[in-house]
Amino acid sequence: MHIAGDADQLCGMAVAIDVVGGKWKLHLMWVLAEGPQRFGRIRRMLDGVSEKVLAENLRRLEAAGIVHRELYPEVPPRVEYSLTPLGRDLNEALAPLEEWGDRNREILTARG
Amino acid sequence: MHIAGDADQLCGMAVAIDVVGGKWKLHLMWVLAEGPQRFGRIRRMLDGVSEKVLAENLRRLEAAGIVHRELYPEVPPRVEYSLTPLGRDLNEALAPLEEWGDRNREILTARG
DNA sequence: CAGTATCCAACACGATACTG
DNA sequence: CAGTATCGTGTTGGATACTG
Repeated sequence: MHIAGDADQLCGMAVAIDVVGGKWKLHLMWVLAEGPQRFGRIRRMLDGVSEKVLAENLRRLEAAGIVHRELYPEVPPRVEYSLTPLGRDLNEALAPLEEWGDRNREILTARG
Repeated sequence: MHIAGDADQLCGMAVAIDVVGGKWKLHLMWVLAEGPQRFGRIRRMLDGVSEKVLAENLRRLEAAGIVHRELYPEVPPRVEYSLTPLGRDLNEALAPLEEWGDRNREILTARG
């Protein structure tokens, strides 16, 4: 998705949504809010995301400083993804929006 | 954009972002928060959006019940777009996210 | 003024196969 | 297990021209 354009001098919102936009990143935030998670588990929890797309989204959140990737050099390999302080901060800022969505879920999904 | 998938039974967030996702809808919310605006003025304020894309986004927000479209049958035609109560509600829920984006704008745009 | 119609480009997503 | 590579698809966005 493209969110940030040239019109965002005024609006920190565009910055935020550029970070968190797309079909999966918010689900990801939700899953990771529960604590560190491994790749395979995240994939199963999101039910429907392909490995490629999941990896892409994790990389972007990692690049933005939202997600931390911890590699444990074991056999078989283990990787854990977790929220950084910035990520937890973002999650808190997201709460009211989620509540709004919950409050209005029926009316909004009805109108598609 | 597709935001809402099959994984959103749990997450009102997906509902919200489905409504407000895409490159322009949040800028639109920002512009309309200042009060009723006409098509041409919105277009100039967003600087870079095409007429087609602006119209599409306004239609979607209108369909979602976020934006009200008032047509004044004059010559030349005049149309004013404004936020509905639901839209104003959404704007309030968006505020913390915008503050987060503002607070972290530098770090985020640097890594963008 | 406030759009619609058309055509094109970019990107995110999706499915599958393969690898350290 | 945790990815990467490749290819195909659909939606969104962009540019331009035209209309009530």
